[in-house]
Order: sequence, then C-alpha cells, then structure tokens
Amino acid sequence: MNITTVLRSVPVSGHDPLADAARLDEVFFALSDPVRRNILERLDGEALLVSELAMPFQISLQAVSRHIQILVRAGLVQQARSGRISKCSLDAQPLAEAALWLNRYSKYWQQQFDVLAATLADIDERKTAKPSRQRAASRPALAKQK
Amino acid sequence: MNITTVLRSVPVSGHDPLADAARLDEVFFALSDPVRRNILERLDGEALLVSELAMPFQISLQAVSRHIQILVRAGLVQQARSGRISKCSLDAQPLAEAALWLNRYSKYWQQQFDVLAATLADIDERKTAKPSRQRAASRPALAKQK
DNA sequence: TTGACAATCAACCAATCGGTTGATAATACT
DNA sequence: AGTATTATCAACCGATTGGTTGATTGTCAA
Repeated sequence: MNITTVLRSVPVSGHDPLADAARLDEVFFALSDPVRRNILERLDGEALLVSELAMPFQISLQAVSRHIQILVRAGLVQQARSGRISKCSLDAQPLAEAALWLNRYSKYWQQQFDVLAATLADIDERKTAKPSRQRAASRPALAKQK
Repeated sequence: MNITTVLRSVPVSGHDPLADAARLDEVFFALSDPVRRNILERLDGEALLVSELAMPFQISLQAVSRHIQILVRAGLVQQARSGRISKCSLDAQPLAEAALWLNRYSKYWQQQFDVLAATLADIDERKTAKPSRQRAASRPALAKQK
C-alpha cells in the first residue's frame, strides 16, 4: 500500500470543497431519519439483506429499500447484489467527514465534561473527607471523551 | 452548581429515548444544508444579527430567516429579540448528542488514522535510513484524533 | 415448468423544503 | 410626523420526502 492510497482513504477535507460540501449534505441528511440511523446501527459489524433490515419496521419493504438508496447515495452503505438478494454493508468513511466537521465544536461539550469531572471530583472529595455509606462511581470514561 | 444541574447540562443520551431520537432528527437535518452549516460556523464565537448572517448569501433575507428558524427548532441557535433586531447565538449542546451518536463509528476512521500514521512512520524510517533532500512532514495531530 | 421469493421500479399521495414576492410589525432616525 | 430599517408572516411555486399499492425483474426451488 503506497502513501497515495492511504491519503486518499483518509477523510481529510479540502480535496474538493464543493464536492465535500455536497457530500456532507447527503451524509447529514441520511442521518436525519430514525429508520436510516437504525439501519446504520445494525450494519455495524455485519452485512444484512434488505429484507433482514426491513424486518423490525412497520413500513413496507419498498419504503425500506428507498431508505437504503438514500444511504447508498450518501456513500454510507454498499450493496452487493447476487441474484435476487442484495447484501448491504456499512461504509463508515463518510461518517468521518461528518465527525470531523462536528469536531470544530468539541470545545463546547469538552468544557461541559470538564465541569462534570470537576463536580464529581468535588463530591468524591467531600465523601472522602466525611465518608458515607454510598460512594458515587467515578467516571473517568466520560472525561476521556476527546 | 449542584450535581443535578451538571448532569442535566451534560449531553448524556437516554433520558428520553423517544425525544432524543426526534431531537437527533432535527439536528442532523439542520446540518444537511450548506447555508445552515455556514451560519453555525460563523456563530462560533460571536452572536450575529439575522441581517449580518444573511449578508454573504445570494438568497433573500426571508430565506435566511427561515434557515435560522430551522436551526432554532433543532436547538442549535437561540434568538434574543430586542426591538426590531434579533441577535442569534450558538448553542452547541445538541451537536454533542450528534457527535456522541457518530462516535459509535470512530473505530472505523481511527483505524484509518492508524494506517496513515504507520505508513508515515514507515516512510520516515526509510528516509532516515537513506536520507534524501525532502522530508515528509510527520503529522501526529491527525493520529491524535480520538 | 411453475410458482414462491427478494428486491426494485413506477405511479400516486399528502406533507415539507427552499426559494420567491408582497405585506406587516416594531423600532429607530431626521 | 413621516420614513427607513430589521425581521417575520403569508401565500405561492417547483422539487423532494416518506409513505402507499401494484407491476416487474431475476433467481431459487418443488
């Protein structure tokens, strides 16, 4: 694998701002529906058939098929048709672009996590000073969110 | 500030799954338009008037006003009306919910950053072994994305 | 071969989107 | 008082969405 392949595979924005923006439009739009988010969640780890994906929903198979088309359009799902069946698999790469865009604002919620961590630490400190019967679980995992 | 206030201010999903899903719908939909993303970008750091926000666009002020309504609906923008003017300010908190949802897939692009880092390290190693006139800039900043 | 099955296509529907223009409300300026 | 400015409301338009039902395509199986 050469460096060009790697760089092309990495979601660095700026290659083509116009196309990037349009792609972001489609990705965020694809994520704006609970059915489509559920499909993406269930495709995390395993490829599924359209009919399998449609199973839990109360809507028609045709409706689910069109939801999948929207995901394909956004580049989030790939379909491997083999005969009459169509295996759907996840392509998470466009999600990286979306996450990268959102990351611009991480400072805001990072701040909130810091407040939470500080408050928990404060509570922990008070409890340690005057021990009580029930210890609050410390949650470093939350603060690690960066 | 007590712990309840802090917890309520922290974007932990699961308080009300139904409402959370609907909120995510609105947030992701709000992000699916380049005009609205641009507005959010320019509200990062300073509050602006509707007319100031509308300035760079070729569309009517009314159209921009409605884009802002969509952002308000998603909870991303707050408007402080004072007389005939309306200062718009950013509320990034709903973006945290979106980022949290996306974070489920971070393992995929994390993997890609790892490949990039490894490849760059490999290139760096070869260049060090047989020095050449042009060094590739190493980019730990990318790998730090977690 | 015949029929069941997986998936998509096609046409239709009500609702919404993103834009327009025109009217209105509320404030500020001269 | 009269007028310009800021912003929203209202009505309209073409396009799209998300759902439906019905027809079609292609493959597997009895």
